[in-house]
Amino acid sequence: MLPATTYPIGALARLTDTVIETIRYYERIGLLPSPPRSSGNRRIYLEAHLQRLTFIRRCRALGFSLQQIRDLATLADRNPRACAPVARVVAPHLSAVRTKIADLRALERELESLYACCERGDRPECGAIATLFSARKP
Amino acid sequence: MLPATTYPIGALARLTDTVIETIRYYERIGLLPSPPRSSGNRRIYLEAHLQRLTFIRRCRALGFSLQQIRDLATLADRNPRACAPVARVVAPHLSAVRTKIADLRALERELESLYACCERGDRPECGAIATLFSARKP
DNA sequence: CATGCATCCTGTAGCGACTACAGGAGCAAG
DNA sequence: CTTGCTCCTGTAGTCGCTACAGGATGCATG
Repeated sequence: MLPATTYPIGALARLTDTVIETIRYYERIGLLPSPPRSSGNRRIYLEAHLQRLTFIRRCRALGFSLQQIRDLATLADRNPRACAPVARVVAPHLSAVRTKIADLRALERELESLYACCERGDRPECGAIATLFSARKP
Repeated sequence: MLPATTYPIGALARLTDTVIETIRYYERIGLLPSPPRSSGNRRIYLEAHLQRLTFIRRCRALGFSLQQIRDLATLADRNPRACAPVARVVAPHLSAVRTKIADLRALERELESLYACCERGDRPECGAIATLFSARKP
């Protein structure tokens, strides 16, 4: 038997582009399994931990919440890896992202007009400030 | 002299579409000035408070942070209300919003392909899960 | 005038997802 | 043996609220 590849926490951090504190945080909340420890009480990560953390960070980069990642990880751990349950996590997230894009675009337009009103020269009163003070009930 | 219009906190909350706790929170952090109190220790808001809170909520709806709002409020309180300093707060925020839109669009595309890979039928292994496990260093 | 209920008060703790210390222990190289 | 890096635990801070608990006040009705 070859000895398995292991990583101290710093190496894992570099490999996954994560700060050490975040790795410990994931362990504390039970998202990343607790690794074995060395005689000096240091964490010894195995290949499986690297894979799991990669998965977590990839999902985070896609904007999934830690709870969604927990769900996805449970699905990923189960055999057979059916697609339908995965889709049930991904689909709502995708539509949430689309909603957020639409919201931000509306925001962008409002900020543009706010900004434009500032650029239109040196009036005594800033129009942007006036705009911000005007109430608008939806 | 006419007596000035006053509002208890609940009325202010309704008028500005804010929950009471949030109003007290804004006061606690010094964003909304502490109003005078009644004999029974209740907050008595004046027109100026209504205006300030409207301003705050409007800015929040535009995605400004409380610190940015603090800055904007300081500018708004100063005379003359010059446009340039306002623009100096608005412009970076606008570009931050644009960046976020671009990020989310990239995200949307990734999620679409993730989702598509789930819809392509019932393979034994979920392609989406496999995708999520694959590392990608930028 | 008493009752009941709505509104208000303070203070504290919780949320999500980290991040930033303090204060110490382990370990490898020179 | 000392220097300097990595690692350890534990706690508290971030942002912008939100949700209580446990009480006081105010107003309308009977």
